[in-house]
Amino acid sequence: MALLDLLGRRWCLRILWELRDEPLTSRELRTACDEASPTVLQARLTELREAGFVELGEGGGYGLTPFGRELRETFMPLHRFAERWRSKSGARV
Amino acid sequence: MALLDLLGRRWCLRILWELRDEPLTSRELRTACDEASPTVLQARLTELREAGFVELGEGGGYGLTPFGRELRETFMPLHRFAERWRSKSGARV
DNA sequence: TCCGTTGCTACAATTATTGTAGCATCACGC
DNA sequence: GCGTGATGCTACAATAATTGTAGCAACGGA
Repeated sequence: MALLDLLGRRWCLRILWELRDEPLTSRELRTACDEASPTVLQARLTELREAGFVELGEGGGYGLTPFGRELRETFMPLHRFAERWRSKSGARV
Repeated sequence: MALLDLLGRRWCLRILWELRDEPLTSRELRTACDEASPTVLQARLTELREAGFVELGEGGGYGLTPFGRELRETFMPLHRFAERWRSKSGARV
């Protein structure tokens, strides 16, 4: 599962998640990601672009490729699970 | 999505993935995870146990909790996606 | 031209991860 | 009881990743 290796990098899942609805500029993405340092974000974005999940639109701003949208679909159940996890397991933070 | 923060730590997804079928001992898990250092694995296992996804069975060996199995179910589509990703996008490594 | 934005990078400080070695504990065979 | 091999887990230094801050060049209005 090389995919797990890519996704298991810091901010990687989060980036895909934040781009779920609409493209974001690098600055917006940074804001959405708790002000994570641009160094990592840029690194992750490059990796995600090379993987074909994210692209930089002509008008600027990062968005999901069709392939990235497929991946996002895979994650939606995770979202619903996260909700239950938070309430059920008295999750901290 | 605090869940993404937890899952987005190195080896975290991989660990959950490797435990998908049956419980593994810490040594087996290490082997399954490309000989990752026991330091990280132990750290991740502790986090995953605190989160309620993984537990240490009485007879030894780490396994998924019922809650962890739910999470695993969420991941199965990811597996199928990974297959297509590898072939489609000429993914490296 | 000046201002604000874009994507992106440099660099030092801090964390996390790696790799190797080893601990205490328990079960088994002898 | 005594070794043997397994278990979960930890120490520690070396290395790699991440953070935080500052700033770059390029483009688009006003």
